[in-house]
Order: sequence, then C-alpha cells, then structure tokens
Amino acid sequence: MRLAGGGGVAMDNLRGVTSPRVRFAPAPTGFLHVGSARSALFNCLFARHTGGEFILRVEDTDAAKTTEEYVEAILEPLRWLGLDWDEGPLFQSERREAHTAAVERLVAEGRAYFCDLSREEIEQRATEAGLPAGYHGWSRDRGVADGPGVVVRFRVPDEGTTVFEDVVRGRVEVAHDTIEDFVIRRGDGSPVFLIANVVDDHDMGITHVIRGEDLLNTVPKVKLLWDALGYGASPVYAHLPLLVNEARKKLSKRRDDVALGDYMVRGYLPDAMVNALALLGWGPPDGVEIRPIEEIIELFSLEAVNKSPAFFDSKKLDHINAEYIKAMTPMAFVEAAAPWFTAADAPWPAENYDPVVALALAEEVQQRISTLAEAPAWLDWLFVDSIDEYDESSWKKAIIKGRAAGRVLDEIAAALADDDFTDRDRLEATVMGIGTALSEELGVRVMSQAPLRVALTGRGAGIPLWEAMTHLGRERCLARIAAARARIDG
RNA sequence: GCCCCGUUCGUCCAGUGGCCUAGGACGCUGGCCUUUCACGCCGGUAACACGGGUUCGAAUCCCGUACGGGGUACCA
Repeated sequence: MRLAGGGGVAMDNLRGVTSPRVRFAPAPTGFLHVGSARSALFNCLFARHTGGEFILRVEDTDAAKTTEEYVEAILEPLRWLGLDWDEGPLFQSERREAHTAAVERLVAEGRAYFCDLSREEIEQRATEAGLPAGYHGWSRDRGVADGPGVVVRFRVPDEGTTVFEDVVRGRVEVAHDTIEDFVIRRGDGSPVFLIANVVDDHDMGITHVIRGEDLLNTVPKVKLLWDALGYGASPVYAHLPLLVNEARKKLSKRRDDVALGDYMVRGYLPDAMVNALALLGWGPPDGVEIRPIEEIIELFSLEAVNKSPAFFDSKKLDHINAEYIKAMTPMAFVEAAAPWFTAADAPWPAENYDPVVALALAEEVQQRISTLAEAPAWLDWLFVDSIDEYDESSWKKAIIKGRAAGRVLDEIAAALADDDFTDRDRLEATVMGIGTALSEELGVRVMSQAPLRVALTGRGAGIPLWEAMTHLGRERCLARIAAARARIDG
C-alpha cells in the first residue's frame, strides 16, 4: 500500500538506505496529554508510512521523579490509541553513564568547562558589566575545579550561526552569540536532558526528530553538542505546530482539559481519537477527513504538516466520534459500550441489564449519540422496573395539551390486552391506527404515539417505540400505561 | 529585554503566481423527511491581519508593520 511518489518518499532518500527511526520521548509527568499524544501519533504515522521504526523512550532524566505508576500513565493511553512502538520503552535514566561519559569527554576536549557561579552571581555580573541579563561565559577561563555544586557548561562558539532545514518549518538560523554557555551537567553531577537527548538519539540511530514546536529553540544547542561529540550528520528535524486552547495558549494541564485518559472515560473511541488528532496540523490531500487509519498512514506526509498552531475543537471530536459509532456493527457497539451499561452508576439496577435487548436496539442508539457515555440514557426505560418520574414538560405537552390523551391510552391498553408483543409492525399499526381513528372521529389531529411514549419512557423523545416494546413486554407496557392513566386522573 | 516561529471563514483543513467572484469539514442556521428525538438529504452563513513592493497577473514571492505564540532554568 505504499503510494508511488508519495510525500514521504523523497525524504527517505535524504537519509540514504537506512530506514527511518523515530522516537517519541515523553517526560513521565503523570499522564499523557493530547499534545503529546498528537506528537506520538505523528511519529507513528511517519514510521508506518515509511516502513521505519517507532521507538518509545521515557525521558526521565530527573530519575527521582519517575515512578512505575507515572510511566504506566503514559503507556496505557498509548496502547489504547493503538500507537504500538517497535522498541522500548527505553529509560533515559538507565543510560546515565553514557551521558556522563559524553560530558567528561567534552570537558577533556575543552568544549565544556566547570562553573561555580550561582544565578544571583551571574545576574550581578551581568548588571555590573552592563550586559543583558544572562550568563556571558564568565567561568570560561577562571579555571574552576570540579566539586560539589559545580556545574558543567558547554562552550558555545562566539561566532557563527547554526542553520538547519526543518521539514515543516523550513530553514531556521540562529546566531551563536544569542546562545549562552548552557549547563549540560548539574551541580549534583546529573546530566541535563540536552546532552542526554543528543547521546541517546545518536546511540539509538534516530534519523528523524518529530516533536512539538516548543522544542524548536533547543535545536541549535543540540546540534552544537552533536557536532562537538563528532557524531556526524544529525537527525532531520520536524517541529509540529503546537496545540492550543481557546485563548490560543499552549495546552497546559493546569487549565485545560487535556488528559487523554479523560477522553477514554468519557466514551470516545480510540480510532476516532486518532483520526481527530491526525487532523490537527495535517489534512489529507483529497479532503476526506474521516477515514480508516490505514488510509491515513498511506496519505500522511511530514512535508504536508502546516506551521500554525491548532485549536483542539471538542465539537469536531464529538462529530468524528459519532461517525465512528454509527459505523460500528451493533455487536461491536454493545461490546464497546458494555463498561457504561454495566457501570455501578448506570441508570438501572445492575441485574436488569440485558445485552440481548441492547443489541437489538443498538442501531437506534448508535445514530443518536456522540460518545459511549451517552448510550445508557437512551435505554434506561427498558431496564428500569417502573417509571417513577415523568419529564414534566413532556407530560404537559403530550398528556395535558395532547388531545384525548386519556382515551388514547385507554384504547391502546384495550387493543393490546391480548397482543403477544412479538410483532413490532403490528404494535405500530395498532397504536397508530388508534390515533388515526380518533383523528377522524374528533375531527382534529390526535397523536397516539406521544402519550404512549411518555407513559412508557417518562419522556417525550427517544428511540422508536415498537421494537423496544417487544422487549419491554406486555405486562410492563400495560402496567406503565395504567400508571400513566392513573396519574392523569389523580 | 533578547532569540525563534507563526498569521485563509468562529474552529480545523485545502490552496504553493493565473483553474479563487477562495474549496471541504465542524459549528451555527433555513428547509425537506418524520404522529417523538435523532439520522439522512437540500440550501445558507462566514476568511486571504495591514501596508508597500516584484509581476501582464498574488491568498500564493520579497520587505516592513501589527498582532499572536514559543523559548530564554542546575524542567523536559
């Protein structure tokens, strides 16, 4: 299914015969957010499209913060989305020796040096020297010895410019004199992510770095380190536009609704989620937005990713999810919705739930919902023992303002008293016939379905009654009609 | 402050010098269908940030301005 002349093909040649190797490198912050998920997806799409490998690497440089729980909080949603990785998860923390060795090499070769200045001292010196805030290489020639609290800084060239060709953003240039001698090893001896990143990407043979634009500014530093370590050609970079909120700010876990796990719980389908995520910053050339992942993989190309930030519109997600739900087979739908149908907070006694009934009515439910969590509300009246509450406005409209509602219910009850409730068409014909007959007799339009619906379901709207009535059965139907009849009188 | 990046309907995506009186999707909205609610179908709504160039011709190329975002940590 490789597309001849497809977008991704040209770039393969750029890297010679080696097949692409990409990585998704999340920090274990406690959960996966949609922006990260989108980055993971684009890495995966690129790997699948090009026949490359997708590697998962947990960026736990600050090992103290990592727990198994935090890692699982990232892996679980990735698995749920179906973003299967070919290698990993690898842990950056386990490669510390390699990182440290790289730092030592840079120091030994004079490309990095020790510094014992505190942030306060740095700012003070900047002020005294009349220079802009920040570090200006003050420890370069001070001959500071290593020791507790001493950091290692990389000696950034005073002259020159780092230039790179970003696959999505094009040519990016950064002058070296705007980059300060940055820290590559902390005072406690631990390497920072910049150096860890470079060493790991090199050792893992990463060919393409695909990630959020918030990391665009680290590229010059990373390339400088890459060159200083003599690693040869650095990976190709592709920076994806950020996902933003309504206020057009980068999605943040503090104020935005971004945990992927929440979407799981709220009844979104993983395939729909993937489809929706794929549409942020990219679009298929033929404009067909909702389509199978196989086609998305085939059509995807990094070069076609756009540069401007995207707002993750939940309305559109709802629509896409609704389309996926409609496309499911009834069986698949009932299985997928089972967690909601059998949940402790389902709107019926757990023992009353009948998957056979749910299956029979699935299609009617599927076309009315956009998330699985909405499903139970359409079937509750079938699994509840009796209707204890009526929606008042529906009652008013169908029973009080409805014409001859009492007579309608009486006649339905009489007509169905001996029905075996196995033939939905006959049920429909009987009930509708009563409405038609009364309309003729009274000379006004008489609705028979509306009062019946309120009697049976307690509401004015819902799935078609007839098939459902065969499952509710004669006894319960007649009992509910009688109950409603009594309520009219009393 | 400094550095980097971006700017097409409310939102997402298309458009890579003429096919654009700018297209599709979501949303919103008018109608049809329907003895419920939906689905479905038909229609409408609404955008090239601004100013200069380049060109016979610019949403598309160049410059500037404005606005927005990201970065600027011993966080990743």
